[in-house]
Amino acid sequence: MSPINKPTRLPTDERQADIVAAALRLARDVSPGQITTSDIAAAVGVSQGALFKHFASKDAIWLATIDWVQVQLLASLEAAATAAATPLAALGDVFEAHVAFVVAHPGVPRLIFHELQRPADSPVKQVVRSLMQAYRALLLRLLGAALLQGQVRAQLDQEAAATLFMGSVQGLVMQSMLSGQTTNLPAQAERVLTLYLRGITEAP
Amino acid sequence: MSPINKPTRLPTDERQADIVAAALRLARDVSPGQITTSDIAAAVGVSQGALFKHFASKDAIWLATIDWVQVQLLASLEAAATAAATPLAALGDVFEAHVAFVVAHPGVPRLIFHELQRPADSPVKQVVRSLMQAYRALLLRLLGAALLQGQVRAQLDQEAAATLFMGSVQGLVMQSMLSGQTTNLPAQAERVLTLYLRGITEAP
DNA sequence: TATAATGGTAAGTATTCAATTACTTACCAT
DNA sequence: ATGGTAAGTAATTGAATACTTACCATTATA
Repeated sequence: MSPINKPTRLPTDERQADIVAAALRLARDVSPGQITTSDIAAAVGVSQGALFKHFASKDAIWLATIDWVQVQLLASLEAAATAAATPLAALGDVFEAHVAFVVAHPGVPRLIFHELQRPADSPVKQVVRSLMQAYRALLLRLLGAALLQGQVRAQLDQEAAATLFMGSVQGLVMQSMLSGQTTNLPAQAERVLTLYLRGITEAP
Repeated sequence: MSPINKPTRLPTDERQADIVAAALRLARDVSPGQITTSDIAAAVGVSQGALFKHFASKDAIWLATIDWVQVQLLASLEAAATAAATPLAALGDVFEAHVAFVVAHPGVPRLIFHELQRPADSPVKQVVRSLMQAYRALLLRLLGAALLQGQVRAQLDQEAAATLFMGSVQGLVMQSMLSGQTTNLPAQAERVLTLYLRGITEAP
């Protein structure tokens, strides 16, 4: 009666994507540290041993997952930044894009918070670090452009502005992790963004 | 040659404090999830089994640890808040006190980031949540007072201002976790604080 | 169409680690 | 002195869990 044919067998690259998606999905509700290979396998719908046909180790799964996040998030942020009319508008759109990404992939904060705790030399943490650096570079680019166009104060501390920007999102995300839901995240985000922009723009 | 007599035997309350201190010390370098009871016991200087003379379970150790953090941090923030001359000065002092606390206890961010990931009903997470709520209440109190004294804009979105405040610290802490050192945290903090205050105060 | 490679399962193995157990030792009030 | 309690140790247990192995089925290709 089930017209859906069950394609139990998939080429490695597709299965890898499956596994990464399942891992990220699981991270919505549970800390990555608690997620076992059995959990991931069950979420994918294969046996536990099957995972190791596609990844050399559990760590390799998380590495691929954080890598996916990095690529997707940065692409999303870049898209938002370049589409905007002015640098200041771009900052706002990047903010929104980031929040939207978290809402669409609620496992991401858990994942990043978790991977942040690894030893400094861990490959996974390298990816997190490079993600943060690229993010910060993007912000500094926009802030610099805004400065040139006179959209922000001339004396603006751009480094601090970038830190505050990233912190604002972090604060919002942490609140949502405490409450356990992301429903009113976008609304909250807009209010915080308004306040942030007031801090960096020219006084009227 | 060592005149310090080693009191291998301690009353439970003192030993408990020892264990909590050791756990927090270990959390400076390693994620709490990776810290084993053997690690903690070794850091204290007792056998692994001895821990269970003083705590019913490993979780109870972390619960006591986060509880200690909550009490100490809130006391430190409250002290900073009440000592200041004006509400706005109080906000700045609270910011500084928080940063100073993190510098003094570098394991705290790791601990909180880790405990934040627990299931919602976990007792440990309850403590984290109550800590955050008390923190937020303190901020709203100061913001309200600042408003009454005309130190901030009358139209200020106080909820958003509180979120942004906590986010600012979070962002700073995350940066220091990525770099792995807290040396220039206070300097960075001051710059971010300046920017924050500009966002909430009356335009000149 | 035979065959090699690939993706799958089920049943292992080795290891780690929280918690327990059986026993010992220090402290302290009677 | 002495007996009870609190605090310690060393060894063990049992449950998880990452990874491996032996085997089977499907797919692709020569």
